[in-house]
Amino acid sequence: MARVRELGMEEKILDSAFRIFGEQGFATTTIKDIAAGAGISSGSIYTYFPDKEAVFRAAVTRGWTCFIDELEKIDRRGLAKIERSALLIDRGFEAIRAALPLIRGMFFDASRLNLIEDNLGRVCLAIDALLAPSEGEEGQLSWETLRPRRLYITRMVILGVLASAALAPQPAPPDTVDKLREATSALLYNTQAGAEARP
Amino acid sequence: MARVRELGMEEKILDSAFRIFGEQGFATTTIKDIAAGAGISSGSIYTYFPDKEAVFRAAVTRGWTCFIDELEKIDRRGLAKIERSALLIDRGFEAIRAALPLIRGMFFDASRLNLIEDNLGRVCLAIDALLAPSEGEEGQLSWETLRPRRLYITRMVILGVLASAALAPQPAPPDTVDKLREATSALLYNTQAGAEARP
Amino acid sequence: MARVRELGMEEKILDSAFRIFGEQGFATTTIKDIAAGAGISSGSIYTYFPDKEAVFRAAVTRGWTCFIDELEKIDRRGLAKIERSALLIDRGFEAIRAALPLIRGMFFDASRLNLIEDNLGRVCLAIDALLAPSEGEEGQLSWETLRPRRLYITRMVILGVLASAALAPQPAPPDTVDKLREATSALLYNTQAGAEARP
Amino acid sequence: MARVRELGMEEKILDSAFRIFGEQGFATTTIKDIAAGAGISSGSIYTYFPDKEAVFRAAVTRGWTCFIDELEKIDRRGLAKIERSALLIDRGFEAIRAALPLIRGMFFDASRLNLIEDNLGRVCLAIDALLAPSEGEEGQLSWETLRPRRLYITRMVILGVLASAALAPQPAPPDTVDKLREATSALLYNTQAGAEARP
DNA sequence: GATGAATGAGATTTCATTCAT
DNA sequence: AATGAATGAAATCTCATTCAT
Repeated sequence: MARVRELGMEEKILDSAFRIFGEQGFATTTIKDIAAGAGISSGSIYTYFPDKEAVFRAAVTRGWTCFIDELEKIDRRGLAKIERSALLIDRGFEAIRAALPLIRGMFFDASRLNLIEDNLGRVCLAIDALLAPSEGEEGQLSWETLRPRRLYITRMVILGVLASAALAPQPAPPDTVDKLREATSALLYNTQAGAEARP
Repeated sequence: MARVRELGMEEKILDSAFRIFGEQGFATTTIKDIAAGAGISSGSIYTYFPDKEAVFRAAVTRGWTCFIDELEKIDRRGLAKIERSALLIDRGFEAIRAALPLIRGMFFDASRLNLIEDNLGRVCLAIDALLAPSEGEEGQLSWETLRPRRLYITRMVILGVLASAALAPQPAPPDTVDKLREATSALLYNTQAGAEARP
Repeated sequence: MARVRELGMEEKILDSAFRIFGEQGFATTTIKDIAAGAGISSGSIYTYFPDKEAVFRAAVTRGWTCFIDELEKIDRRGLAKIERSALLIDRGFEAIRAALPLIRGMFFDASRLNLIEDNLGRVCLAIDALLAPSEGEEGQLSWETLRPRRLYITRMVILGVLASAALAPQPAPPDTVDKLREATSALLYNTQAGAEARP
Repeated sequence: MARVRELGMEEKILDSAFRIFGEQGFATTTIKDIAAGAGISSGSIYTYFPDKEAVFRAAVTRGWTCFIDELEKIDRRGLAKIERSALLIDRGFEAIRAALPLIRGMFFDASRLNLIEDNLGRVCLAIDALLAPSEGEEGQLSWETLRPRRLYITRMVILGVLASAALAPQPAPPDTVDKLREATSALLYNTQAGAEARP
């Protein structure tokens, strides 16, 4: 077994920041909150980051990166089409589950700091790749009929999912992500049969 | 008689608040900013509102109310089905155009103050009514096939639209709303024909 | 019967000021409070007084003047010595009863504005005259033995009475002044007989 | 190790607060004044106290505590009666001398915050014990003839002394306390002999 | 004269950041 | 490198005073 990598201080700070920014937003979160969450003193934050905004940027970026990595990992599996899409949606929403805290505090503040567009673009591409029919498959997914605006629509759907997650009641009920997943499936498969066939 | 409490003053303040909260969010916006935007002194805000949060609540509420009013006005027209749905989408997105500034600053802060769920619910109902096929019409809209989860999906789509609007680059290009409208149409009509036939 | 003099506005303001400054002190009382108590608008205060401090000065001064007038009125009666002193103490404490509200808010604030020394001096003289034995009477009151420091002690006793009144629980129980009167009598007569003989 | 929380800082703040609240009262004193008086920045006050009222409470309480400690220390000496009482009065008024600044700012504000009754009660008991004749001594002090109302009268006399001190001209002449002491002696001993025999 | 909306200086309090230890 | 006390800029909110009506 590989020894679990001792989390460096930077990681600890980002874990704390990710959680607390997610709960409270940028302005409401204090450096002291983050330091306490990381088990260090507030002054020590400045050994690792130049200022509060840098902590926020790093936390948001790490959140997106984890999310995207997860999506890209999924992409590499070769499976039968219909199973694949079901699996992929499962995995995608697992990634969302982990990112939920960030989402709450991220939309507005992160957008003002231009921390969304790039990452969102990468996610769209990853998801588009996931959902596009692979070669030789005929398109039962309504998705493929949307090609010309596909990326734009993907973005809108992703944002709908993320915003729905962000606006879930606090604390989020355990089935929050499950319901989102089902609704998304239904929207995308868009047939009664398809809607019922989701796991 | 005393200096008359200017009738438009409350409106002026809310206009200013709507715009600046939309641009900067709750915490970043200062009372002085809002006062300056309304052309009055900071102390005067407190003639009309008891505190900063009350200004925010009023601005958010007014934004949602305008939006919902617009949707409900649309609902009253009797038109042929396909024209009606096109018209309704047009009008709905016009309302979004007006509400855009609010949307930027609203997600996180408004959600923490519980200013979203109720209004969002009303919007969902209004939109659901708009998009549901009227009696005697056969359902070409994929919408009706989604019935069991319809409201949940409506909510997700609306949030997708609003979040997309909120995260548009600042200042928003003039065709922002048009593109959103098209994408939404395509997602909802969800047929190749339909996707291409949108105005 | 003389028609009751219609209280002028100035009087109304001072009544209100007397009461509210007495309850809350100078800094905590607002011009709006006083105006509301007088049934007028805050701006109108400035028709009668140049600023808040002037209202306070006038209220304090009027309070002292009423008090001293009352004491001097008492002084004019010719009565047998022992009855006279009992009566005088009664009347003196009636005057205190009316002035109670002012006393609460007056010590510190009024002292900073030098509104006490002069008035207190006049009260001391009036009380000293009241309590001094009239000619031909031998001094049973211990008072007369104190002559060299009489005024200073008078001042101290008066301040003791006023401070005791000021620090009574709020709202003052109805027997507050009665108890003060008894205690004062006992202190001044200073004999067991005397202490028990008070009404 | 961090910059060490200076041990004397709380004391410095309370010294400053004691003096300035004493001079200016609660409302007129600003946190900045106190900070400047303590030689620190205004924000640092909040390292040691949660808010302005807490500083005031602490300053008032410390003032009373010093005063009462002084009185109780006195109590422990065993001396001949007449010397003892003279000594005790001397010491009592020394304690007052140190507490003078507080007294000025304390009456109204401290009374509103209920910071007087308890402490005053303790002082009354201490003084009552001091002045009551010890066993085997016959009561030459008029004091003992006042027994039924003794505590109430003690309270009134103490307040008379404190108020007289509080209303002394600012800055207080050096013999302020001496004169008070003499007057108090005269009032309490209340005999010509006694009145003249005071040191 | 009366009104009360408008003004803006000033108070308390917070907190990102610095820096002595 | 870590600490957390100290700093001081900035924000909200109050309220004495002015002045248009």
